[in-house]
Amino acid sequence: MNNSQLYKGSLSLIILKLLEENKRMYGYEMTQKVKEQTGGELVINEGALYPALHKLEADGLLTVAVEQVGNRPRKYYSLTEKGEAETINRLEELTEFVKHMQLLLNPKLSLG
Amino acid sequence: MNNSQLYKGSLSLIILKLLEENKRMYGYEMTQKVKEQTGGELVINEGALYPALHKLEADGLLTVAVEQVGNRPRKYYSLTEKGEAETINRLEELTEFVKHMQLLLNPKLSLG
DNA sequence: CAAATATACCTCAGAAATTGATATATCAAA
DNA sequence: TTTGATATATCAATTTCTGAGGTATATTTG
Repeated sequence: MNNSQLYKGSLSLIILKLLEENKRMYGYEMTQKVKEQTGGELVINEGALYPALHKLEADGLLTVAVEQVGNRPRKYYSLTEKGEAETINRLEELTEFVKHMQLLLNPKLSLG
Repeated sequence: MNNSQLYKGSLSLIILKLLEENKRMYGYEMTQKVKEQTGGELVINEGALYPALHKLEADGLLTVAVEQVGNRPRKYYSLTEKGEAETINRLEELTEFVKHMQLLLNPKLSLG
């Protein structure tokens, strides 16, 4: 994530949301998907991604299944039930937050 | 700020924006203003506020004027020119970021 | 075929920001 | 007179990210 000081803490939500839509993804795939979907403007740093994945797993929001692809192992992550519920909660939290920011910064932010 | 993991890093922008609108404010006033403008839903933690104010000051974005009110000193903060420019930049950055989050999380976020 | 690039995982030191606790002190109102 | 609001501030611990580095396989291209 190259967007400096602000916006910290949104990475885990991005991961959760990606998995909500795609069911099964591996880390590298996530970095590429985000790059692609934002026209290369949002780049996930792997030094942030892997620790975040491990934390989400430790928190019981993700499960991992290792698969051998060709000669190398690949770790597919999926949401647990807890993870699905948490994703919904965090999206609501974000919506709330945007609403609050809108109240404070008025001009440009609104809900669709 | 009690709104958990996400949304870190937005505090300094909130401060800048408050000062853009109000010219002169002191710390405690900011916490009350934010509480008021968000119906009590966004609460600025003073343990975050004061370090943030000091950092913005150290970065040359704010100036301070101490005034004696009754028996106690009060610190009024204002934007410097640099601070005004920075406020505009950071608001643009936020707009960009919301745009990117919108691309990733699709459903509920949009620009006004 | 060799070299470069892409894929794919990972860790770690240091930086930055926040939480939650704690401290101090004034002042108004019950 | 003591509670609660006003007003400032610091600090340890925690979380999170950046930027760098490390390992290894697979594919493309000159």
